[in-house]
Amino acid sequence: MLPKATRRGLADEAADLVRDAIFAGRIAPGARLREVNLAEELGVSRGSVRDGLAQLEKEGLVRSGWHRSTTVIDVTPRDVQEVYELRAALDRLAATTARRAATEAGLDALDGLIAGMEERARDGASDSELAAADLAFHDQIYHLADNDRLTAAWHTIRSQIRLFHLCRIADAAADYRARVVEEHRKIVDLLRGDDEPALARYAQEHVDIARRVLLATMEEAPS
Amino acid sequence: MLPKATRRGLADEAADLVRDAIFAGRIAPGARLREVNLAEELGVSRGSVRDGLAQLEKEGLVRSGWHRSTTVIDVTPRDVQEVYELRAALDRLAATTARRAATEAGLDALDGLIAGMEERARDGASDSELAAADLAFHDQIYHLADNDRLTAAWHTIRSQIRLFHLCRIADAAADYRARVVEEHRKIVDLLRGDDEPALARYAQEHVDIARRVLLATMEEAPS
DNA sequence: CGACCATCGAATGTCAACATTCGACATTGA
DNA sequence: TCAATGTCGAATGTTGACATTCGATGGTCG
Repeated sequence: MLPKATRRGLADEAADLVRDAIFAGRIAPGARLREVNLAEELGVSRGSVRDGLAQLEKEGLVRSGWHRSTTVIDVTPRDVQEVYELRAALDRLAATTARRAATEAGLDALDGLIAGMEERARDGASDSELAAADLAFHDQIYHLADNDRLTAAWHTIRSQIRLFHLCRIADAAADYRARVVEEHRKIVDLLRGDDEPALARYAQEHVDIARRVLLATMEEAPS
Repeated sequence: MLPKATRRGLADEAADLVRDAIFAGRIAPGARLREVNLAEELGVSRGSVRDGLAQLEKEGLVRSGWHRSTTVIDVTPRDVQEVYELRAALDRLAATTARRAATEAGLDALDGLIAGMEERARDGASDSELAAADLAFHDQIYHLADNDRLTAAWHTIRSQIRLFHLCRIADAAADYRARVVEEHRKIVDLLRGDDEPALARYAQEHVDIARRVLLATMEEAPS
């Protein structure tokens, strides 16, 4: 499968740039994004910046109102609760649908992703890399489910989840590193099996575990 | 509670106008929406139309690509399958969350909505009115769940569901009219009860029934 | 006769200037 | 001193003109 090579506009480019800046920590949660500033900084027109910010709003990374600056979302316990509750429902549907529709090649791809994940966990890759591998694994499950609307819903919270990962504290990361491979391997096992209720249950539990760990770190160190 | 009196821009206005035109049947599924035409017809600039169409795309009512006209979505069996599968998962989460968080006043509001629904079903209101009452009922459940991300996900398929309703054939409408009150009343009963698994199951079943009826009418008369 | 390619028209992407609106600061009065 | 209000600056909403791209049409070559 070749990379998409899809023709994109400046708006998408601007959205990518701003998104990366947020994930790199160069733009903090809660910061205000002024269209004029970004337009000048990125070297594109305000219209393009505007469209790009609209895309980021679709991803839930920023919020905006009438004649009010768009701001990067805050990361509060409530936000985490909301996103992970929704994610549990989506992951459950994605997993059960993928189990019925998946081909052998598709499941093998999941094995490959887990292998890469294991390698990174052992070699001491950065937390960010590990989190990216985690997301890539779930991306593949959504891809196997082959439901455009479901994938779109996933994309409306995917970026927020990635942002949450940036707030993880060190000890939580160690805990995460110890479990991540095992948990994902269990998902693949269930995808290959016949017990759909068990798969549905575990897909939700996988998310619930992540939610609880994340909320615990936030209460310990409320930044 | 006063009406919001929220200040809106021309883009939102344009989005509302186009959305209504689609629901009124003045713009058919699959039709191409040219920015220049709409701008002239609505008396606003192309930029505003552009933003409005972006909003409709967020609702899944239209699709667009790079340098390609945005088009109203088609209603194929696959679209129905995708949307209703996702809706089942969302409704399940909304119902179970609402059961835990709902106040007595909130549940009473549901009773009121059902009463209005029953009245309309008896007095021979139009299918469109009945469908609107149906959506209003589920809107209230999402409101009770009090999860902004979940509500946002609901809004990305709500308009599509309304569009699907327009394709319903007469005999399916009769069937729908006979069951609609009973089914929704059962949901409220379960919301007031203690059996969460039963509520989760029935919230999904309620959607599955609608999906099957709709798909059956589409196979009989594939427009 | 079929397939490939250049050309053209129409529609979208981009831009910079103008109009409108919000939030904050200073001012005034009790 | 505090609260209400008028004023001002800065940022967003809106607009029309310009640049770019897609799809079709027609022609040419194998």
